[in-house]
Amino acid sequence: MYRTNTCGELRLADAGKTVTLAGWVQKARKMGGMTFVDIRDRYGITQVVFNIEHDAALTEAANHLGREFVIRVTGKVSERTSKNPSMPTGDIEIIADELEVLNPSEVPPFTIEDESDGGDDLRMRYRYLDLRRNPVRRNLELRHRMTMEVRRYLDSKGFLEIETPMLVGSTPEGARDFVVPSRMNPGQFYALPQSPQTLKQLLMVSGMDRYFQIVKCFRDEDLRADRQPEFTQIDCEMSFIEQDDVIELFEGMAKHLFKEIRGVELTEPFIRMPWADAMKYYGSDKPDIRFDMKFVELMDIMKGHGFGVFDSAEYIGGICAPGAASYTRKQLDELTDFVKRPQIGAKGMVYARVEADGNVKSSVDKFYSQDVLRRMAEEMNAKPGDLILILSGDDAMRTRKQLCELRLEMGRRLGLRDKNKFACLWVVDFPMFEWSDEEQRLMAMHHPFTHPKEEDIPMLDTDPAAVRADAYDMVINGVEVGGGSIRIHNSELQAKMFEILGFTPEKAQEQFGFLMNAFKYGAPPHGGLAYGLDRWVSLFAGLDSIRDCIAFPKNNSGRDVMLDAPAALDAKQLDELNLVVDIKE
RNA sequence: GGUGCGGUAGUUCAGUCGGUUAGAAUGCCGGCCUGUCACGCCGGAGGUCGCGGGUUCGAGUCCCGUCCGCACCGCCA
Repeated sequence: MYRTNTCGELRLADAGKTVTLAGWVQKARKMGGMTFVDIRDRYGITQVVFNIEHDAALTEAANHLGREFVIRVTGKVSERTSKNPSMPTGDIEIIADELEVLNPSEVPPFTIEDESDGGDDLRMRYRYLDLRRNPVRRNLELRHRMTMEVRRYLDSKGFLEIETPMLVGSTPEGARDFVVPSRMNPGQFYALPQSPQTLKQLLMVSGMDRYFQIVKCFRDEDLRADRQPEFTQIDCEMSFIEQDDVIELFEGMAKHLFKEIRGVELTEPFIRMPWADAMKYYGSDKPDIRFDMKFVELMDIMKGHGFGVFDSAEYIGGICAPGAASYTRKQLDELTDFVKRPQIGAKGMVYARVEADGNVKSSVDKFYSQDVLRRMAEEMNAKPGDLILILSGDDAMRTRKQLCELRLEMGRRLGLRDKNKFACLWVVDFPMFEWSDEEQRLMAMHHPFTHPKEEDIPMLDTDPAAVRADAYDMVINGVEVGGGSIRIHNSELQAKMFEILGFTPEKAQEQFGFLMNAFKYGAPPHGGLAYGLDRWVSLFAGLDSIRDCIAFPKNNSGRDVMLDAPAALDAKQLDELNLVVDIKE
């Protein structure tokens, strides 16, 4: 037997046993006549003690161990004279009788400890060392437990896990595709799937009824802390269902995960917020509702009193920050600077404090009577001690987005965005289309296979921009953790959608003919959803970036700094693929 | 494509108004140490200040360019 135990499992009850452990040297502490060596594996750390009186040669050998050497130690488990209550194995130690260096190690470029001294770049370059650290390893363990629970839940609901191909055809709609040249088909390319969307719909046509897959998806777009070019979705599709069925089943899955993984019992149904309300009250399609601070529109009260900025505004809206009336001038200036940052783009900010006597003291007192200000405060449901922050602008949607950023910043400053608190909701009734300035046409907001709301279908001809979709997103703490829709299962309606999206019938046939043809052979009504696994794991782990729950992530520029990929191909390979590289200046 | 911040010892960082030999902590190496567990004590080695150019008597410090990293905007059906 290579080892009898792991480095995390021995306890006082094991005292007296002779054991063999194998692992990495965490640290050696030389005391002169004796040397303590902490040996580490995935399961924990166990202290090994070498004593010159017990075995002088062995102790000498132990004195030459370096960090991260791989060793095997045999010895007797014994109770420690001075215990270490901070470690699970802290009651015992191994009195070494044998020591074998299985592999020496160079000095690692950063310390393999919970609080490493390594920076992000270095840790990514030596990711295999970074993964030895507890915090990162724990994230991967959490990820494993979550995928196991997902499989358990979906299996219990009758879902089949079916794999779909990674080499598929490119689709122009949506994100940019990663493409793969085909050697056997010169000049032709596969694309890596942005999602298995159309394939899972075909599985519904096939009668698979309930499908899921924990699957890599690929999008060639710029990265963010919460966005990687390859990421994992829990992709699901069901037949013979309505929107409520899908929402109920996957809300159940969310609750299952909360219970099994976080030990949180969510009993109430999740709020279902129409997209229009989310935009009106939070300025976002993924509102963080851990705290209230809803927008209140103030056009009627604040417009037309001689304050030029407001008088010319198309939107005036405020939020009420509870208990923040004590904010100093400096803090208010910081907030003003915050909203004026180029990424946010507000011109300025108006504030008003509600004082103890109910008087309202604002930055625009000279334009407004106390009466108007009090009415404003009342409209906002502001209490003495509260701070009101108001933004205005000539583009209502843009101003709401600015106010959204301000709201989130205030929530952060007031400590209302607790990582251990979870607020879940569904955002429903998304618009079917949104206008693209770049393309000068309507684009599908979700995707072109989304079913319009039944009652809005007549408007497809008259006012397509007003048509709502049977589409839904799950949002937790302001993070979009998943989304889906009821799909079109009728080839005529699907053809109409392509028409509205500006596809010629020929183009639609060329790109999506396979799907519309399939729909001619008895497609069941169907719909589904995809959860973003990386986001779920980082939410549960309290991470700021999804990178730390991915074993080998890409950096900000989409590079794998450990593998040094992507990289150029050599001439022979290019030739075989019939490719010529022509880099533009 | 754009904006902001950063790049100095193996590592994490400090470095004042442009001025003497570029520092600290940690890690590393050597020595001492028999109950440590952030061991302790003594000593030592370790620098292309990302790279290129410019201003200046003089640049880690100022300017321009460039590369790299991070965050964000655009983008992400």
